Amino acid sequence: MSEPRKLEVLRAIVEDYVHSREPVGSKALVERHHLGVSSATIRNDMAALEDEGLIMAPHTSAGRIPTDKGYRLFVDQISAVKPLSPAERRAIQSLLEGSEDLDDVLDRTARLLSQLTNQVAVVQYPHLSRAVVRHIEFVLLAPRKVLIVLIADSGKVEQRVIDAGQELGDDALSDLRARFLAGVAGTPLIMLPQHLAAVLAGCGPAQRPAAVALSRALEALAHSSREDRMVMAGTANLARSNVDFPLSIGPVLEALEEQVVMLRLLSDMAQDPRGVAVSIGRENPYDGLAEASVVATGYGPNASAKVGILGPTRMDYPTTMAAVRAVARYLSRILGP
Amino acid sequence: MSEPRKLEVLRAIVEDYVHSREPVGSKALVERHHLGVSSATIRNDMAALEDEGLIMAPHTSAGRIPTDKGYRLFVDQISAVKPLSPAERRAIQSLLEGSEDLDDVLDRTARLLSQLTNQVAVVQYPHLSRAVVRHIEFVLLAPRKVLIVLIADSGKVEQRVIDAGQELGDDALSDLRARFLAGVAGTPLIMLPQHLAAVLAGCGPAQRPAAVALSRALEALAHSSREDRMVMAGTANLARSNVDFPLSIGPVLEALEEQVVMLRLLSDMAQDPRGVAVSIGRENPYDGLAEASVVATGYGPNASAKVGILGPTRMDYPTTMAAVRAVARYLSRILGP
DNA sequence: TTTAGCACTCCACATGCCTAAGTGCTAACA
DNA sequence: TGTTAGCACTTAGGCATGTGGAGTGCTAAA
Repeated sequence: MSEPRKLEVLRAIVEDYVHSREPVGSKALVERHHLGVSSATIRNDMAALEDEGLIMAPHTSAGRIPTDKGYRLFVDQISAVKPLSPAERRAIQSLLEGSEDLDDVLDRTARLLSQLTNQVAVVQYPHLSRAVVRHIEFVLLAPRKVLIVLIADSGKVEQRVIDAGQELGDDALSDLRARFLAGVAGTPLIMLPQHLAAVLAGCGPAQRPAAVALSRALEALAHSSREDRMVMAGTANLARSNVDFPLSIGPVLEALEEQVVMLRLLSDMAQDPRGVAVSIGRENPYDGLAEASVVATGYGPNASAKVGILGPTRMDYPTTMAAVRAVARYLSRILGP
Repeated sequence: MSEPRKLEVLRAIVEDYVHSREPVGSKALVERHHLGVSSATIRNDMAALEDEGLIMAPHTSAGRIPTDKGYRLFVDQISAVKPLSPAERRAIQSLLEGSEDLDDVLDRTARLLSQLTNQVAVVQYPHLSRAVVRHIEFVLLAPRKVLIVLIADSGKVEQRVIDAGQELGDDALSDLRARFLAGVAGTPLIMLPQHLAAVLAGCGPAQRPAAVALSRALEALAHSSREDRMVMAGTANLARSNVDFPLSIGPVLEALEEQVVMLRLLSDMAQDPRGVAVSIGRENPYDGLAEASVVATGYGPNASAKVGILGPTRMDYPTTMAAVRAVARYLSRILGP
């Protein structure tokens, strides 16, 4: 029994199953692929693959389907990333070109990726770490309520309303604004805490509570804020493939809505050497995604923010991986300097 | 055959069907509700109701289910809006109190409403019309690319990146900023166009192209921008009730993702005198929602922006309407002055 | 106008049967 | 030792058939 042929058989099973949605038997296999041996031989190979836990039979006399482990092996060793079709390249280019602000770019990206892959697309908001503070603005909404706006040169705008901790007049707030602005304009967001401390030190005790509150809020804005949000598109694709999620797509939708879960999942995925990370079925830490796979990769500076798709374990990995990778590249280019 | 009893029968059918998910027959009806007459009498009433198109039988020997028209009559004339339970009131109050910026408020609102009703919740971004310009900011991203930020005193922040139409230095942009700021600060957003025209008139020809571009962008920001976005939560509730959407929830998800469709739908819904609008089944202009109902109402100034839920036609209208109305009220209060 | 009774209809479910697909095993073969 | 052919065996799934129950419409009587 030859090892290379066994892998070839696994590959054929994965490809056929992805294509037909039905367990694939030994006879069909030798017909569709010219493997040069008889079905009996294939049966032996299949038995071996089953012993290794790479494929399984839903019931006694059905064909075989790949297990999570089988998909993993397929993704890691057998499959070659398919190049995108020219039409797809064009679609990527044209759809992302006309966009305006960041929200718009991410929104379009998600839609595009979901169309390209026929799966659910998710795009995390990019990280700010390298950006520089361009401007800050305080707006008095009520005697104690202040709207804080932080503008970074990356084109990113963050805002929050806070309780100032003390009554403030317009004048006092203007003064604070001037101080803060002078102290932090041009500062990289990572360095913000230090500069804020300096500003704080220079404040008189009368404004102390407000200054502290503002400082904290700014720090929070710069640090986390929007990085823990994401954009989503193509959930309807889940329903279309209700054959793929026999139980129910409910748990999957729940996972998608719990952005915390998804973001955690995305950042925990180890980066694959080929640039695209894949998490298959029960490899996912979340139970609701036991029959789903996630294909994701980083984009932007440090590839720190993630873009990816979620679909049934039975998906066309090579094509999907190619699409995710290509979209991430375009996205990096557009958001880049 | 008494007219009041017929309505009573319709009400009983709607309530039982909503509760049990199964066609309701004459015998079960007289058992569950003490109507004081026999099942045969009820059968006569039912036949009449069916003639009027208010109920229908899925097949010859099944019970009856309400038609869209039946639900409509139920909602308009029979049902009384149920008061919320104290626990629900508390949930609304506590969940919305801790929130910070607008995005956060809307996000929480959607989640809350979806939990309260077990349906999909949608919340449109509020309109700006009454708000006043608090501040504007121009940030030079590249020689011709300018990030524009518009801050309104409602706590709303809008942003966009535009092509300035000419090369600009930092100084030139600062100058423009000062001019614009002086010209429009404190202006209600509705009045913005007039004030912008005045600013434009005062600009020298050298900055003309950029000034025009900026003016246009500001106007656009103030006018439409985010009002055509919405927040959504609870899509997983669709899957849970997959019994309710026998065909597939695909079309429904599609409609939800096409925000344009949903927003159009929401704004087209006539305001009910009781303060909550309901659109039932095929009354919806969108085919994918033929088996869905939308319950929505306005909030904020003029009740111009909408908040509502989407669910199967077979839903508990009284309770749902109460929840939507209550949430809208709280929302108005929080966003109000 | 309401009621009781009855024949009728149709769905849902269970049963049994049959076929197609596919397997595992054994024995022969190169 | 690896490959092949053949065969008995297993199972899902389609199909026809039968049955019980729920619910209706109609008629005639109260």
